[in-house]
Amino acid sequence: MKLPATAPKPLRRDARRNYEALVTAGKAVFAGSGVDAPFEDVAREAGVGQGTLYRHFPTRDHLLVAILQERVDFLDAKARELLDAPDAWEALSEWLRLFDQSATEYGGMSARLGNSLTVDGSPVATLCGPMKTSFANLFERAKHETPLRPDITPIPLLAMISGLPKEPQTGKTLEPCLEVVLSGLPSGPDGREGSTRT
Amino acid sequence: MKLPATAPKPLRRDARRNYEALVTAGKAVFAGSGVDAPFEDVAREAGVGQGTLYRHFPTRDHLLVAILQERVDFLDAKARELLDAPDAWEALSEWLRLFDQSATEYGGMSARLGNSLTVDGSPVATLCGPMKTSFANLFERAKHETPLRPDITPIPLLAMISGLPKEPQTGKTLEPCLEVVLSGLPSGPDGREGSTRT
DNA sequence: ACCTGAACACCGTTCAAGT
DNA sequence: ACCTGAACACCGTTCAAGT
Repeated sequence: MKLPATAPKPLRRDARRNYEALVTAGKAVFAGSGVDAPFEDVAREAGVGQGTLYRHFPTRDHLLVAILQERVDFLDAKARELLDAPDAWEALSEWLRLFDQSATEYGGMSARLGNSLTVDGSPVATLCGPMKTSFANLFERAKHETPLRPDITPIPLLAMISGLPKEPQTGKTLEPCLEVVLSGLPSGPDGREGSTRT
Repeated sequence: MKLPATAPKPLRRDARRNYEALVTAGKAVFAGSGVDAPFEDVAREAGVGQGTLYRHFPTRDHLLVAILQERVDFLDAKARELLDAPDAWEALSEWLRLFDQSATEYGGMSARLGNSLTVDGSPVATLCGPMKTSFANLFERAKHETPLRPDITPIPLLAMISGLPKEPQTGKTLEPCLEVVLSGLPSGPDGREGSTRT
């Protein structure tokens, strides 16, 4: 079930070499200049023509899928694994922390991932489909054990975490913000359940 | 202290007319197509040449300042006013709700505003300076009355709210997400203060 | 002084010619 | 089949010529 991160279709030897060079170059360029770096830079870094880049990855999103593949697969597996963890709430927050850390290697990736989670149809959205389902299960189990705010649902929660502010230097999420979200999830057993409207 | 939303410098009659047409056009275009709409559209909508647009607003950020001016002034005044409100926590959450609603008329404005809050030097950052100070006061007062998580600070909190996910249709923030943040702010008096690390 | 719109530059995307 | 790189298109920015 866990495929290596290579091209999906059988490819001529040189084409496969280019495909892999492009994914590697994409990781390098996006890590260095963020996910909005000039697409041409990726081709140059990989040492191929622009046409070759577009042949393999018709849109930026397609390249991002190849780059995120492994990590998303990992998160999906982890979510299913944590369904058996003794403490459902702990399992949920552990997974959310992993999720948060997953997109922070590339500047701007997190925000982009957040969008893809809420909109359907894009290649990244398709990639994340199984992971979203697995996470929803983990979320529901936690909700059953620890009462969570009734109005919050799994996907907006992930989008919310994706949009948390980052340290300019490291690109990592500001820890306290993530903590605020986590501690805001349970419906307050002490009566403080998020001030009323008006 | 409250100036009308006109050009900062004395201007020739036609120049002033153009300035105001550009701000109006900017609001219309950004409301319709989001704050990343082609800059040229703004000039066309205002019925002026591109050079005129760039003369008045050397960067997109400068135009956004003119557009946000009134609203930011309002938020600043409101923050100072709420310092006298009887319930400091209520005052804080009321202001945060207003803040959240302020950038949702223009697609993408909220995210952009969030960035400007954390980075210094940009025109929008300068615009927001006084408001940030006024809000910090409101925040500190609330913290004194209701113990808040000790690690969360005013500016990241604003950045966090700016980055909350939006309904694709209306552009408004998903209510439940804002509620999660608000209810996550107080440091849990019941011992649940956001799970520990590791 | 200020305005206009053509010119320039940059980058995303396509495609004719090559292997 | 796949690759290359020049060509095209789009849009942000500048600037020479006009009022």
